[in-house]
Amino acid sequence: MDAPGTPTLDEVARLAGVSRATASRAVNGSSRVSDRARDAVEAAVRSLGYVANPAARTLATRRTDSVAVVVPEPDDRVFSDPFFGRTLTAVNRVLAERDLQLVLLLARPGEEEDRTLRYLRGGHVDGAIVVSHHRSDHLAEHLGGLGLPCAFVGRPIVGADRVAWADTDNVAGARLATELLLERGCRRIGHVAGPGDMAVGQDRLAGHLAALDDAGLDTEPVEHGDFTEASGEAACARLLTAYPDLDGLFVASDLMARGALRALAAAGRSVPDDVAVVGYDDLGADHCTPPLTTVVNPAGDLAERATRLLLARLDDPAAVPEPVLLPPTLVRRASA
Amino acid sequence: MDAPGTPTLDEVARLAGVSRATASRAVNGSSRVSDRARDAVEAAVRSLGYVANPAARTLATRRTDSVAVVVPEPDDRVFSDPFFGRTLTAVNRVLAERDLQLVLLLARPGEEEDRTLRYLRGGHVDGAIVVSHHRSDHLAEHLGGLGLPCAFVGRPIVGADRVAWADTDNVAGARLATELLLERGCRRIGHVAGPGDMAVGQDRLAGHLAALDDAGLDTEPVEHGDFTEASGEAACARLLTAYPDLDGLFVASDLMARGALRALAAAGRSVPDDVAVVGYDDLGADHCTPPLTTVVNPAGDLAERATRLLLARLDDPAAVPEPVLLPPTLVRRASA
DNA sequence: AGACGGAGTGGAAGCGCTTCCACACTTCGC
DNA sequence: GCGAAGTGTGGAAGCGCTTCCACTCCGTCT
Repeated sequence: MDAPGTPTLDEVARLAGVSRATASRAVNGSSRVSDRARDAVEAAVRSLGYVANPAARTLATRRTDSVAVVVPEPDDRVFSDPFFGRTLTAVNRVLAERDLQLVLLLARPGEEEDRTLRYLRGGHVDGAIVVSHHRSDHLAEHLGGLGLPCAFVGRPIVGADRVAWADTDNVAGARLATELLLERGCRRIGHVAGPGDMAVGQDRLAGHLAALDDAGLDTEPVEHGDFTEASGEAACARLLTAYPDLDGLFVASDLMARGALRALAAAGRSVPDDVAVVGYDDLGADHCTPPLTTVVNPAGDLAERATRLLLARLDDPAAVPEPVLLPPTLVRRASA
Repeated sequence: MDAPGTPTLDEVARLAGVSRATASRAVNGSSRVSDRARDAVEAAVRSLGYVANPAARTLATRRTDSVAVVVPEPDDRVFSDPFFGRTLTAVNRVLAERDLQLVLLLARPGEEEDRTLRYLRGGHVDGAIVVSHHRSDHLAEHLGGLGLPCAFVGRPIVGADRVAWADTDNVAGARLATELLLERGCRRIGHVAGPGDMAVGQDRLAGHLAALDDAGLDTEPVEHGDFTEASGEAACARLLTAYPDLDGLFVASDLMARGALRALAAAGRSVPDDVAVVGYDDLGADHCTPPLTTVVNPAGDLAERATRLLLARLDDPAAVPEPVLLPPTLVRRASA
């Protein structure tokens, strides 16, 4: 809703003594404008406090200059997750470079999903970034069919070959973690895995199993958690009961690892001497006791890369999306 | 950006055998349309998959059907704060009732602030909700001058008399907390206060002091923290040193209270027998040891109320904004 | 000197929608 | 039976912007 007396381009043009066409060109920094005209227009803009009407501009250009960030499952857990905040700030930062606006779409699956899809179809935004923090619903498929440029933060669990995405190589990262435990001489290595319906959960488990397989060790000791501290504690306790000779533990997230450390302490095992522990994410890992050796999961980087993928598609819609897969980094601290 | 073959209202009208005017009325649910025409239009809409072009609609109606949520200080801390997530989901829920879209504006003070103000001035949104989680910058003043309907979640520290806002009565809440300690028989009551430049910090301190004043007790024992756990621990430790006879403690947030509990444990004081403790927020208070008696700070409610205030202003821009001040609730647990 | 190309400009046609207004057609009260 | 009121409808005028196109000046090249 404009304020009552919002100045239009017409008034700017009149004040500057040029036509509306020239005023428009000057405002948009087109080259085909004389210095004299440009200066006059700029002065008029300043004196009138002119701001272009975005709706009119969008109608004429078919660009909205805004990008949606779609969060499929906006429960409280998503928001309290530090990943989310870092993702949002990173996306926002990159979009700001191009003066693009971030529109947040909280899409609770079900009734809300329709609304979201309608919004995306409706031409409100030029593109979408999907934070597929959890399982990616059917969003990847739907968006693909929509013809709307989009990019995923984190590899979508289905349709990954048809949309752009950025992720860290979770398989390689998990492999790194487990191989560190092997190097230390661990021979009975357990894994507290994430949910099986999330790409990160699957990949980290796969990397872990591959490393054990290569070493010819038993791949049995695996328990699943749901990325909460409590679930990590419980899963670790189950592992200790089933495999009392456990001497190494790879946990699929630092938060769960924190729970696992508590379970180990409760069981009287010392870390890393009795059981060496490696986490994942590098999220508060240095505040654990003992400080956690872990694999870095750079949320901000990922979000930035995904956003740049989207920008590239906006620049050239025909370009084939090339996924970004960042190599993992291991941070050694005291726990392994 | 529309997909290439996006159907327009013209095509719908043609297919339905009516004029564009009638089609528009039918689509917008106007009353002055015959059943026959309405059915025909609806059928055409369905068969064409018509979605109204929002830019054209905005241009014609001067409504954008979207509302900005302005977050003045989007550092990681804000996002990891559970308040933020609850606020956002509550706002989104209420907006969804009216089919309004949420546009998130992350406004790092400084360079970004201009951009934000320009955006708000530019007619991109019908109104704004400001999450004045921290000190409220100059936003209240600027927005007031802009003529853009807005509402604040949490009383703005300046300009509170000129904009709509919703908050809990932090003064009364703090009073409730301290009076509980008085009832228990505490006679040397300390306070770990929040930052002095935030309304919540000021108000909770004021309520506390008023209660002590009424009881004729010493109001001296006050230390400030910054709402982090560590600052609460340090502030409590300082209080214990300065006032070894402390027997009651009101802490301005549960997170700081958690730190205070740790300081008390370290000092060998038992809670609540040696020192009774009351927190504020009811945020993870039941997971402390001992479970924390605290004052509820209903973030979701607040956000909902603020959003409804904004909706009311959108309906009737002339209406005088009446602030909402929710009464506080005390939750008794084991710590006091 | 005349033809040519490029730079700068303005006129005007849209972009897709809403809504005012005028009109035709019913229905009602007297 | 006739004017008044009410109901649906279509024509057309915008909303404020961008951009194609045509046009006028220039300086430059044969």
